[in-house]
Amino acid sequence: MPKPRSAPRLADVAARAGVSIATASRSLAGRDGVSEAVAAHVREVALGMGYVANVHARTLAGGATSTVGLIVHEIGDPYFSEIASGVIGVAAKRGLTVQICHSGRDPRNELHQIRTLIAHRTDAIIVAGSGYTEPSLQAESNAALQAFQEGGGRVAVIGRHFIAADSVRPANEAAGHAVTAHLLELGHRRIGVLAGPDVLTTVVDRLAGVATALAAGGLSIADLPVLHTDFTRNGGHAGAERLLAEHPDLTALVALNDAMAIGVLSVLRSHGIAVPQQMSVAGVDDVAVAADLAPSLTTVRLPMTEMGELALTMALKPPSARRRRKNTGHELIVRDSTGPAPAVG
Amino acid sequence: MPKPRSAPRLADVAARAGVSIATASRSLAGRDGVSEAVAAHVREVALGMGYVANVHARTLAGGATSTVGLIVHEIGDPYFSEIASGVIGVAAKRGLTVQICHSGRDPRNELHQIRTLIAHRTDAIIVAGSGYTEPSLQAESNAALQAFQEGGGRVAVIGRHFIAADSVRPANEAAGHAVTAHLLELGHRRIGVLAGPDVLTTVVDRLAGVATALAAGGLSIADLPVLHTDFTRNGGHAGAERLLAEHPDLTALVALNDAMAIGVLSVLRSHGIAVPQQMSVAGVDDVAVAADLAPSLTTVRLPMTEMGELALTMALKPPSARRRRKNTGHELIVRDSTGPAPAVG
DNA sequence: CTGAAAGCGCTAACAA
DNA sequence: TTGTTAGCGCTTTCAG
Repeated sequence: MPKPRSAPRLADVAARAGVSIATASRSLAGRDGVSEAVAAHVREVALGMGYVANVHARTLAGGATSTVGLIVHEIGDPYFSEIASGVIGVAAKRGLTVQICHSGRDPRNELHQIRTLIAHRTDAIIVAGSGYTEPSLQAESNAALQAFQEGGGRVAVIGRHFIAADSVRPANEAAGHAVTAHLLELGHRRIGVLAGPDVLTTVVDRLAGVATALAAGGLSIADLPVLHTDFTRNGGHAGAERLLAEHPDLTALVALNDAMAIGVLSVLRSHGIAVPQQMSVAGVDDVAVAADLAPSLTTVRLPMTEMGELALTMALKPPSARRRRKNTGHELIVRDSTGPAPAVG
Repeated sequence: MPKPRSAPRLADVAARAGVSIATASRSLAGRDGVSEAVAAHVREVALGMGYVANVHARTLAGGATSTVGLIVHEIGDPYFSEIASGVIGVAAKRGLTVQICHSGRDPRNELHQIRTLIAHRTDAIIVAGSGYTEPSLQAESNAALQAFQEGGGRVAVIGRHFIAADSVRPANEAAGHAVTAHLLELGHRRIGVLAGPDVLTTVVDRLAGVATALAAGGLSIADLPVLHTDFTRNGGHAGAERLLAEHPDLTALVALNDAMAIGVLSVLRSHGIAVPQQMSVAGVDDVAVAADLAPSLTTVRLPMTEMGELALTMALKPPSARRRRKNTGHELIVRDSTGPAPAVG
C-alpha cells in the first residue's frame, strides 16, 4: 500500500482562496504587499484546510529556516537535560525547533552527529559538554564546524576550548577553586579528589582551580590523592571506595561534578561514615536534586539552564567578526554535606 | 555581507567525478544500476569534497526522510529525559535525528508543537506524558495527529489514552496498587496521598490503583486524605506540609511520582521526622536518583528508557490495521524509606 | 549502465 | 496590489 499523500499544499490554499500562489505565500508569511482583506481571507482558508507549510520546501527555496541542533553527552544526565531545557525554551520563543543528538563523549560519534546536523542544514549547531585536552581528538569536528560556519551556519559551544566559535564558558576553574577554598576554610587538610577522565578539559580546568586553592592554602595537589574515574555517579562511587580504602586519613572528598558526589555519598552511607561529622563531601554543578539529597550537597552552582539559553541566543545573533565569549558566574552553595574538619585523632 | 554559499552540492560532486547528477545520486544512495567502479569513484570524490546531502532537498524530492519528533512535558524532568534518552538511542541506531519540543503540559501549546512537527514532515511523532481526563482538552491535538497519520505519518504515544495511535502504556494503575499494597502490608492504615492534578490521566490511573489496593485491604480511599497539587517536587513539598499540619496521625505518605516524593522527603527532614521510623514514604517511577536519596526511596520502577525505545520502535514499524498497544511492566522496589507502621500511640 | 529532464512545495525576483 | 516564473538540491522516471 503506497504512502497516501494528502497534506494540502500552498497551491491548494491559493486555488481555494482564488488567488495566486505568490499572494498566498505573502499572506501566510505576513509579508506586506497584499491587501489586508485578501491576506485575512487567505489565512482563514488556510486555517480551514489545516494547511501547514512544508518546512523542507520552504528551506530549500531559501526561506527562513527553523531548526537548531544541540549535541549533548547524554540527555538523561541532569547537567545536560538542564542545558537542553534552556535551549528548547528560547528556541520555542523564536519559533525554532531543536534537534538533539547524543555524542556519548565519543569524538568519532560526535563528528558523526555534527555531520548529520550539517546535512539537516540547521540554522545553528550548539555543542555542549567538555572537549578533549588532546586537540587531535576533535580536529575533525572542529574542521566540520568551521566549514559549516563558512557556509553561513552558526555555531556556539558550551564548555569547550579549541573550537573557533562563539562560546559559553562555565566557570570551571573558579568552581574548583571555590569548593576547595571552602573545605580549606573548614580546616580540612587531608582532602581526596574524585575527578573524571583527565582527557576532558572540564576536568582539567576544575582540577586547576582545586590546585590553586590548595596552593593558596599552602598545600600542593601533588600531596593529595586524585583519582580519575568516570565522570558519572558510578565513577564517583567506585572512586570513593578506593580512596576510602587506600587513604583512611581523609576528612573531605571533593567530587568534580555532582553526579560523582552522589556516588560518593552513597558509598559513605553504606560504610556508615557520618557526613559531615566524619567526612565532608562537596560537588560541582548544583543539579536540581543536590538540594534534596541527605545530607543536602554543598556544591558550586553553575547556571546550566541559563547556559543553554545564552548559547542559543548568541548563536542566533548575526555573526560577529571576532568570536564572542560569555563567561558564566558561579556560586558556592554551602549545604549540609560539609562541616568542620574533625579534630585530629 | 551576504550569507556565503559554500556547501558542495550533488551537482558539484557529479561534475568533479565526471558523471551525471543521476549517476552520482545513485552511487551515493547505494542503489544499483551503476557499475561498482563508477560508484566507488563517486563516493570517493564526495568524501573528498566533504559532501553531505541536503536533507531538505532529499525529503522534498521524495527521498527517505530522517527525523522524528518527540513531545515531552519538560526535558529537565528526569522522567522525560530518561524517555528521551531511549528515543534518541534507537533513533541514532537507525540514522534518525530527534526533534524535541516542550508541551509544558499545556494543551494549547502541545497542539502548537504538534503542528510544528507536522510542518517539519517528520517521519513520526511521539507524544510522551499524561493526557487529560477531559477529552475536549486534547480534541484538536488528536485531530491533528489523526490527519498526520492519514497523510502517511506515524504516531506513537506514551502514557496517553484517547489518542488513536500506537501506544506504550506504563503500568500506572498497577504501580499505584503496588506501593499501596506494600504500605498496607507494613501495617499502615493512616496513609496520606500526594497526587498531581486530577485532570491528568496518569494521576487518575495511579490513584485508581491506590484505591483498589486500599479496598482489598478493607479501607476506602474516601477515608484518606488525598491532596492534588503540582505533579512536581515543589507540589510534593507543599502538599506534604499541608498534610502534616492537617493530619498529624498519618504514618505513611505515598506520592504519585518520585519528583513529589523527593519534595515530601525534604519536608520530613526539615521537620525532623524520621523516615521510616515515624513516617514511611513511597513514590512511583524510580528515577535514577531514587536509589541515592537518603533514605533511599521505595518506589515502583517504570522502565522509562525502555518506554522511549519501544515507542519509537513501534512508530517505525509499518502501520498496522489496528493500533498496537504495549503495556510496560512494573516492579516494586523496596528501599529504606518505608518500614513497619509505628505502634499506635 | 548512464544521462536528460521532470518535478517535490515553496520563496523571491520580476512583470503587469 | 497581484501574478508569473525561475530556481533551491535532490530523486526518479524515461530515454539512450
